[in-house]
Amino acid sequence: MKLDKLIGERFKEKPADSVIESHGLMVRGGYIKNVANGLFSSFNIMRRIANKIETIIREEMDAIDGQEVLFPVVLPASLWEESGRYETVGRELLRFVDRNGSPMLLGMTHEEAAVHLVREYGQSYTKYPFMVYQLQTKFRDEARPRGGLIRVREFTMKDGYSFHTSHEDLEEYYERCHEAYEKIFARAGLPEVVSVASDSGMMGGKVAHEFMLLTAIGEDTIVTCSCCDFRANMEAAANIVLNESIEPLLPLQKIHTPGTVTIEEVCKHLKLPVEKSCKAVIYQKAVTQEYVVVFIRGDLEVNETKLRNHLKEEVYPATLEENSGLVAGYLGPHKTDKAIMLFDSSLRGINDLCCGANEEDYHFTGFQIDRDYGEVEYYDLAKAIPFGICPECGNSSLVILRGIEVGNIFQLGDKYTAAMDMRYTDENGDIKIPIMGCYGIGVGRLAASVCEARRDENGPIWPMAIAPWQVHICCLRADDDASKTYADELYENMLKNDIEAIYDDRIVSAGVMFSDADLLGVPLRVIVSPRNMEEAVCEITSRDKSIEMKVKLDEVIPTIKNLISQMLG
RNA sequence: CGGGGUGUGGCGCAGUUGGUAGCGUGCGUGCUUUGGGAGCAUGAGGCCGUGAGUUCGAGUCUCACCACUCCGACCA
Repeated sequence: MKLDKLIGERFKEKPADSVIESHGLMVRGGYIKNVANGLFSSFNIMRRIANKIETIIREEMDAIDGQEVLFPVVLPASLWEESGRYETVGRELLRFVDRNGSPMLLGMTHEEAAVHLVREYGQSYTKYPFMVYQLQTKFRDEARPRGGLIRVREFTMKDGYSFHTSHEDLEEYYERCHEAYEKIFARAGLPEVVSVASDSGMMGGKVAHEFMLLTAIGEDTIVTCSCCDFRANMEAAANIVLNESIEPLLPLQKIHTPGTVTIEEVCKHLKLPVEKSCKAVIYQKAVTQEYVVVFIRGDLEVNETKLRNHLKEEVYPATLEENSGLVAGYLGPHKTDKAIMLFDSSLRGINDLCCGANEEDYHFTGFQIDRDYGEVEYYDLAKAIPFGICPECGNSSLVILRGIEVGNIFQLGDKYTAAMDMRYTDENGDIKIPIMGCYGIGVGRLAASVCEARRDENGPIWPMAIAPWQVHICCLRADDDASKTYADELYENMLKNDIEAIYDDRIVSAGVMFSDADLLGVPLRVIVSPRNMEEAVCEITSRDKSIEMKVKLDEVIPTIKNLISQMLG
């Protein structure tokens, strides 16, 4: 490919609406163009990257006995009625009618289609296990697309569905798939992607993992432990705690001996400067008689109407017994040793509850205490509490991180196969319901994640395995005959040697040429110029600047070949 | 779904008390340049988001709508 024939413009300035770097760089570099909210077209550069990622995914899925198939984007509503999801899934499922008035939908996930495809095939236990996967467009009418390709409404996804005759078999295969995913992310240049236990959400099933690229711009919150291997997303961590009633996870109880919470400590917990006085305003619910303690900056007032609306229950200022330890609206030292403060994340809209002037100054949160200061009832885990207690190792060592979810795997169980009447006959002649796993990777999101993690201020630094081209030939001074002649020849030779090269022979200044090359992020660069021609050399550099060498003209091709194979690992 | 913001050449922006639009960049052409986004000259390119209203007159004021966007909620 010659650069001056490459369709798509490169820009000096990033678009005004880009918030994260990968989005800005991919627009500036001519990778993608916004069409509408959450909808993008891809230029050739983007397609080349996506194609390479898809190839890696195919190879690893085939290696664990997957078979590529293809489901339709448009599905009849009747298929989703079989599983019950036509009714239960919200407006992110785009529903419409065809010319005959039949209700249809755009596939946002394909469990139903997968069961539909294989339920005749899978009538005998001898066929199991098996897995089908596809790489195809999904449409989800997201309420809020964001971050360029990180969260879009239409995207390409690899989704795979496995079918098994026992949970043991599913678990075994699930583990193989987990390993395949690790290989995929490592090959795509993100070996640091970690898997975390996750909640299965609308998918149903029990065990699930999300594969996360840890980054500050991530939209998912992950709970990890600095002492052991515990990793979970926020929802799963909450469930673990709720199910097991691990008392030490309550944040304030751990940080302090029960009954000794001070105003300073509350301020610290709420990340408020201590000098800004913090008060605890105490309400009591009319029906359940539970106390609700709202911590609020001292100079603000609680908006009681909003509090009522939020709790969906009448509240009134609490009348406290004298020895309750909650004195005069301030949370002072406790006198009852049974009292336990709870972070109540069910009050998550609480920033709306206060009234005052400066919106960003509102930091407070709610705690809920049961009436008797005895047995604890609470809504949720102590979310977003650094140094909370790890449910695995028990140390006060939880760390809260942000991440981008680049893939996920679920042990679905028989939710879909049972609902859709898929059956097989086992070796004893009994009729059984197969169980399923499902496995997804977002291709565009993965590409954007690599861009986010592998870049500098001038552009992306693509790993060799997914780079749009392997080598970028810059012919400085293409108006110089010797340089141009050699560069033309070099380009032809690369093509003959199956080296993927993009060739820039435009007559432009070096600055323009290098800036464009940086935006394309091709891992290896060969610089041909009059200055180099005098020495009978080319410069070979890597995009990440780890390689800078001068190579004799007749050694360029072998050197490049060698470097490519090294960089492919 | 709740709360903000913004809509003006391809991109980034300015536009004062209302008087039919300007800057940077990019694009075309010519000459000069050429190792990190060159210089001069010249040219093209705009229904100022849409629709009503106020006014002699609206990019500017009023109202409604639409689109995009940010924060939050939600999110196989």
